[in-house]
Amino acid sequence: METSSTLHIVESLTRAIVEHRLHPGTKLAEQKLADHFGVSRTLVRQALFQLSQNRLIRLEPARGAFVATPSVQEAQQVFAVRRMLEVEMTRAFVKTVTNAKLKALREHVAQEKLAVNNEDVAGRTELLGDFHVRMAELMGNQVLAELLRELISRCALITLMYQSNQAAEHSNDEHADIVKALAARDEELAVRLMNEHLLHVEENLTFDRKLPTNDISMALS
Amino acid sequence: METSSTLHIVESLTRAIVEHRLHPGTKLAEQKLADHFGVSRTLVRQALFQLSQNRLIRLEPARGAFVATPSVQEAQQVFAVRRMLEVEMTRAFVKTVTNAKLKALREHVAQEKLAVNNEDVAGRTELLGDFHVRMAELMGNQVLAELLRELISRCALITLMYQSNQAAEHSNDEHADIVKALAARDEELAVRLMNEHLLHVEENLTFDRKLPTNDISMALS
DNA sequence: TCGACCGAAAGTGTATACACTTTTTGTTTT
DNA sequence: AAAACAAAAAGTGTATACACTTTCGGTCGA
Repeated sequence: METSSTLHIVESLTRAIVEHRLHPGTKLAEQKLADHFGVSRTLVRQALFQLSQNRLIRLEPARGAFVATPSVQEAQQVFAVRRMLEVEMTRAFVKTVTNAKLKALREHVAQEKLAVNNEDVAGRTELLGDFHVRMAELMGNQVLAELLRELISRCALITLMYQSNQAAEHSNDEHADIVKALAARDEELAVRLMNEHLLHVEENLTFDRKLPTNDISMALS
Repeated sequence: METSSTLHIVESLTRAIVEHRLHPGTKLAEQKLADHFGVSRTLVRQALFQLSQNRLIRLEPARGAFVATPSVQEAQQVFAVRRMLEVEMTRAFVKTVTNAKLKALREHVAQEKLAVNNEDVAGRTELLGDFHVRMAELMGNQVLAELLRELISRCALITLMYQSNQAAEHSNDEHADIVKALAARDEELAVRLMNEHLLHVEENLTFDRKLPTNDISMALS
């Protein structure tokens, strides 16, 4: 099961949604997607179902699939969960920190900086999110990493792409500060910085409602 | 999409797996399930896909679906995540506690006690898990509640059903103690109790490997 | 002019058909 | 008797067919 075709569709649509080439509310008709990807509706439906589990689209019975339009409340709840997880993750990270782990994080932050400076919006969105996933992976907790990835992609739908250049730079700086606190083995500082960082990102939520795009092929090409 | 048929199949299989009527490793052949539920393979495949997202089954390409056999390591990672989430959840709960919320929790604990005393194994498993979901719901964070439900059902596959009568009673007592600490608005005590409670549950993990069941109809009836 | 109704078009939901892969089983060979 | 092979059986992966629902456009009636 789960051949590479559906995976390709899922990834392609995920990128399009997260990067806001497909706006919230846009109808995703099965046959149109099937034509675009050159497969049958069967595989499209599998992909749509998977995306609905990731909360990136909403499936309405007998009406079809629509790009999700998360409510402000939901976004805040997602961020509340992230703070719970990541504050404790940071605490645990300090306790098991090694030079190799710090090196990996520093390299990641450097990559972020590059993307931010180049105003590579899609790239920086992904990298800024991946910082948090990377921390979980370095702790060796794959379950946590997957969970965070899911939550972050859910956030991205609302926030990260609307992030201004300035806000992105700010996030990058905060990541660097967190790494410094981790390097100093200063648990309380690291925890505080992580918590504040997530609050800052949340503050920058923009709830502009763009109009749905009706030309799917255009958005995906 | 997502008619009630697939939902029924998912729930039926979930119960069978969590209650260990279907043992880890058991092959779930699509046509056999389709015959049993009186539907086509299409709906069975949808259900199996959903179950694989919940980590209750494993899908192997061209080989089919098997009841999941989570590793010890994965179980420990799931519990680590639960501790992160629930410690912080407890902290936040104390800060927004009301008499109505306490009443709801006390009533839940009373229900647990009933199931434990009656040695209603399936019922107590569900109720003992739901205590944690209930807390999240009472805090008004639906995202957190859903996430916890998912993590707990993943744990149930490994641990809760193997729980001895004694361990179940112990869990129930600990829930009662946590509620008392919440009622006293004693944040540190509540947090400590929750953390210890989850560690106790984790300690009781039993990793017996039962033999796969080959008669699906028997297990589901 | 506006709203209700009707029919066609488009779209979703489920079943089935068929190609291809894996598994099983029976036979042959050493 | 055990290993290797071959053909058949069983099972999965994808496409397609068809029934049913929703949507849309136009017409009729008030």
